[in-house]
Amino acid sequence: MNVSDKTSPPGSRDIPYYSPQTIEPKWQKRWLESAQDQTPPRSDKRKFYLLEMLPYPSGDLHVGHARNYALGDVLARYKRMRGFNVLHPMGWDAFGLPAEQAAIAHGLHPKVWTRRNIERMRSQIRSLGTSYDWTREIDSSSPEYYRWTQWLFLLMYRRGLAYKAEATLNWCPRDETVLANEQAEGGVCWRCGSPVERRRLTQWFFRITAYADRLLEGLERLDGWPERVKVMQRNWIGRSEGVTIAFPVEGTSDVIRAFTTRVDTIYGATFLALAPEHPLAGRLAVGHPEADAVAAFLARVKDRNELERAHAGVKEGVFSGAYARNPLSGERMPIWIADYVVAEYGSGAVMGVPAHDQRDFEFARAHDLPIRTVVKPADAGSAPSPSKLPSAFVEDGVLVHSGEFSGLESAAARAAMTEKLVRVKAAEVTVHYKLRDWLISRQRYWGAPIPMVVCPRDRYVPVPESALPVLLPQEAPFTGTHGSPLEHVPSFMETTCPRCGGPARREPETMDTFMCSSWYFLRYLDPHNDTAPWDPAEAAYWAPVDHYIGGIEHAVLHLMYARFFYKVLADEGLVPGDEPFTRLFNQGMVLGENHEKMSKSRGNTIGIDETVATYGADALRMFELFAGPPESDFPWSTTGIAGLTRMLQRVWRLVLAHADAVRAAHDDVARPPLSPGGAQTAAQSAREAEAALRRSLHETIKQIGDEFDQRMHVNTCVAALMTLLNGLEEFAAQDPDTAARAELGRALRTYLLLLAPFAPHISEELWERTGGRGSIHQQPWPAYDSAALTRARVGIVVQVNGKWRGVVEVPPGSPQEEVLVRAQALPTVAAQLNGKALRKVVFVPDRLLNIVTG
RNA sequence: GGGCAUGUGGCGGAAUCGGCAGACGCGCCGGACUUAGAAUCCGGUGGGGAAACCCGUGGAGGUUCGACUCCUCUCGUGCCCA
Repeated sequence: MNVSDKTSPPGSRDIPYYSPQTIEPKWQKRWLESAQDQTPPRSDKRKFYLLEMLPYPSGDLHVGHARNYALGDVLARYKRMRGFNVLHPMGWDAFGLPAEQAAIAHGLHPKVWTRRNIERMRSQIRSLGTSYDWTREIDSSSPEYYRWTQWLFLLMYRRGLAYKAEATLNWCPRDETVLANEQAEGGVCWRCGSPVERRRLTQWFFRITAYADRLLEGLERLDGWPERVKVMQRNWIGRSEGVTIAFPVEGTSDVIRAFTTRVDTIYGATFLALAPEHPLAGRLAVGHPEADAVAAFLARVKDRNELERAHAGVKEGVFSGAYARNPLSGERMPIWIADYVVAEYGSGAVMGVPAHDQRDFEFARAHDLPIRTVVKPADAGSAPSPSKLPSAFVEDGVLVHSGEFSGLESAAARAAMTEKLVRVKAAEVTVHYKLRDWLISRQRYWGAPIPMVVCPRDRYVPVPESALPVLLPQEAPFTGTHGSPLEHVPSFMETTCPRCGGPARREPETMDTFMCSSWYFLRYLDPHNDTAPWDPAEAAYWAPVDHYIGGIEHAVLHLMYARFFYKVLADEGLVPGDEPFTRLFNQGMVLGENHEKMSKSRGNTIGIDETVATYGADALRMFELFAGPPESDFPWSTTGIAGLTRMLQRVWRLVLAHADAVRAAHDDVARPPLSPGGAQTAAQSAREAEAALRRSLHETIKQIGDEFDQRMHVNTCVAALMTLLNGLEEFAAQDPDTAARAELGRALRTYLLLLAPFAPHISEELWERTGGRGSIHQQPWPAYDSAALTRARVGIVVQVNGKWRGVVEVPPGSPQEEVLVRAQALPTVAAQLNGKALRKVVFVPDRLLNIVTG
């Protein structure tokens, strides 16, 4: 066949041009009308609950978001074809600050801004050809939804897990609200990056710390989660076992309690350090000459935020003038006030052991406090001289200079010292967590109101469930200042006490939007239920989420809150099991073409609309799935996506050029479609090319299925589809006879099925054009025939001394002797052997033969 | 400082169990078609060498008949924790 024949194959003049712009909207409309993406009712069939993290309706989507949805959709479509009942819903995390900021900046009501963004994003997500069940769409800012968020607050309250208390909190000056600890990690606001300030306020908390051990223990069973997410959660929960030691303050009845995990170093404690916020910090110095210096120091560090403290070059501090007594050694220890001690962690006091704690070491060096080594490395002859220490020795070792405990190993010493301290009532064993209770109130308008009433007589009274939802008033002053906007809306604030009926005021604060997203995956199970958040029978079938896709940024935040909620709900008997997400998949980012992060502020975003308009949604999906493994980042490539449009054009032309053959295959489908004679036929077929085609087809079926079921490296699936396409084109170009044309038709038909989850529009269009019955997306996934995978001959790699020297083609299962004879006959091998004695032959059947010479 | 990732052609990546390194795509080079271009199609494309061959998966060692893959050390990058 000559070249001009290839560029215009038989009938090519009649082949319409591949136009994604035409076929994609057409199918999106039809799929929506046919309701084929709607969730099947509960049944005996296996279920698959697939979810992508609830998106915030921020406006325009870029190709980075599209990757997330493409990844979810390809899996949803595959699982449907595999016969699962698939639940694949979508909704909106619609409460939140940006809506309110837009209101402040543009005078647009948050509801209007949010609704507009949702409309826009929904249409963009649909333009990708995603198969969501839109009948289950949720909007967390709708009263129908937040009614149940409030209901869950009341559930927490009823179970003693919601309480109001005064604490020193993180305050973001830019967002004008308090933040939970997780949301102010490293001393900066998670949303806007501003350094947070410390404020003493009375606010609502969830007692997540009561679940700390269960949150920790549950991680052990989450085999389907990435290890690093589990590590991050473990670190965040920060469980440590140790002792809280009581240090009596000399000449007073005061006692300072300090937590330590290293009680074995107590003989090396040369000072005690208090956080500036410690209740005794200001009082100890009273009456001492140091009083003025202490007062000045406290005034100076008062407004320092955590970030400034953490990055301070010198650890500042001041001597209080007071002394405490070491309960074990009896030694006198000066009490310092130091800004490296954090009030919120532990008890706001530490025993300073400079030789064995790096921060204590730096503090001691800066303030000329004594450094005393009490632990030496197990293999060292003597303890290193303190003056020569370059840094603290923080490892375990053998105790020295520790009275009766000298000579003990650290671990044994901890046990012995703890035992003694507890016996003399100078300490107690404590488990300490870094995790704090979850601060859930926010001083903002656009959120779900906290369903509590403040009654002058009855204090805090929950709003009865029957009175839910507590509606967010339409209007409030969106100034972004002066505290909670709701406080200035009298019609909202003024109410009556549900308990005593007297006049009362509502809580003016709204709930952290992380609450909305802590349970939304359960609302999808029963989104229109107006008597309960969901029917537990629905949960019994659909929960937990089988496959959860989202970015790594919620490793601690959302994923820990949702786990906490789920455990509470499990205790309440509303959900099965006690972990909400069986498998977690963190997809990577799409970077800009120059490997930089894609963001609006950098102006390097690639929009979905333009990309779909130019290349088509199918090409966009396939490119994003092809460009790299789903968990890795990859840079956007304009020429790269063009390559995928090109590939789909080739599919289009090839299938339509052989439409008759495909049509015949559709009609033929009732019969076993492939390899009628099984292994014998495939292996012995004189028609090598057909056997080879069939083999590569079935290898591809197997490979794609294996990837979906195991590793999810769908990038290699797309590559396999390309390779198979190359083979199909080559086969088709060989001027096929009748039998070969039938084989080609069947292969192309199967090819469309394999392509369907990846490129749903073009595969559906070609399915229809070739007379396929029904929607391609409702066809069963092709099964591979292991007989078709067998080869008539296998190529065995021949090595000499481990180096590649050639390949011999032999029937599968050929014994070593035969292969060796054939191998030695290869000129390249013979040249290497050249009379040398064979020392050893390594033979891996059907794979490799390695001849080792002496 | 500790922990976990990660490092492969010009680029994105593949090699899933220790067995032909670079599949597949992009880019590039050459060719066909074209007045020309775009599009499309065909061929080539890790480096060195005329070839036989040699070298090659951040670097240095090691284990092994055989190492991108396992081990030790080391360098770079990213994330987490201090």
